[in-house]
Amino acid sequence: MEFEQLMLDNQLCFPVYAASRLIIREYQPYLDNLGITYPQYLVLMVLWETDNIPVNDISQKLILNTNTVTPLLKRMEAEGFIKRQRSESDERKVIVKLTRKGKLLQVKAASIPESLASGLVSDTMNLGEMNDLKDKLCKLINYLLQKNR
Amino acid sequence: MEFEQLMLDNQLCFPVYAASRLIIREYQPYLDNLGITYPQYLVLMVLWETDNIPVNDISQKLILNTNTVTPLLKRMEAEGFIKRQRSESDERKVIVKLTRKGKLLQVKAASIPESLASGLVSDTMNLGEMNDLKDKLCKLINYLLQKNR
DNA sequence: TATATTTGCATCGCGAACGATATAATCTGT
DNA sequence: ACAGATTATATCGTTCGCGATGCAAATATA
Repeated sequence: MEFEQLMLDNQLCFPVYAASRLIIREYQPYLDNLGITYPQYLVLMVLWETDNIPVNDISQKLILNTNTVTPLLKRMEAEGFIKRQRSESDERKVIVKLTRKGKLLQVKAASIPESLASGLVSDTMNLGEMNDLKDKLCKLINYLLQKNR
Repeated sequence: MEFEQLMLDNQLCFPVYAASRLIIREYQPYLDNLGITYPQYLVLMVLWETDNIPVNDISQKLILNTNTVTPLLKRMEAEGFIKRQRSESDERKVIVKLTRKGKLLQVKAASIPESLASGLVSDTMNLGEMNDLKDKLCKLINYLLQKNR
């Protein structure tokens, strides 16, 4: 191999990219059950924590552009999980709020992280290692966010 | 908070998902320079390591379905980076091979990992931590692959 | 108070990513 | 030898993800 640095296994990005898709695949059956996608699940988690927030707050928390979030929210509104309405104090803002259907989903979703975690934690990867992994990723994310501000 | 487990920060998946997108964003300017996307860069890395392989080998190495890889390869063929041709020994297979243009790109790409690494490694995340992060992700990936086989 | 700039959201187009499905070539068991 | 299963790839439709761009409301500045 002439260019060792150009090998999948020698790079950080590919494992992150592959792991992301594989973990989301693990979510799939649970989310199918609720009739939502993974990005939609993320939006709901944000709203379950803080309801009645503008589009921008959601895109900031999920580190997604508004041109990704807007269509996502429209689909969720069409499915009846959320409502979108212009802010009266600032007509530029669109406030997103949970419907009853969206709120009720929280109860159904409550068991997902538990189920997932027990599926991920194994003999090769215990809870401590998992937390260390999470912490390192968060450090990396914060560094990249700050760097490109 | 009623359902602590349903918080973005308490889960592993979101950091992996967000980190994946953020790191790929870091690649963006370098890849734009070469006229390729990140998944296309992955395909090229596979081919630079082993040329003349069937579609399935590529999708296996990248952990992507063929219905993702086939259109990806078609776009790369249209751009002149690769060629696709039916195998003679097994007419089901389509063999993918680099063109001269695709091979030449390797030289141009050689400096990317170096540039990226120096951009990612920082005071908050040194090389050792980065390698540990990579190893844990690879363990997780292998576990998930094996589990769902 | 006009004008310029910024902010917040949306639209468009393209390239992934993947489930469902199709089709042809190959292999398997009888 | 041949019907049925398997393998390899491709097509279709939907949902992201994002760069480029547009537009109206709010804010800053002259």
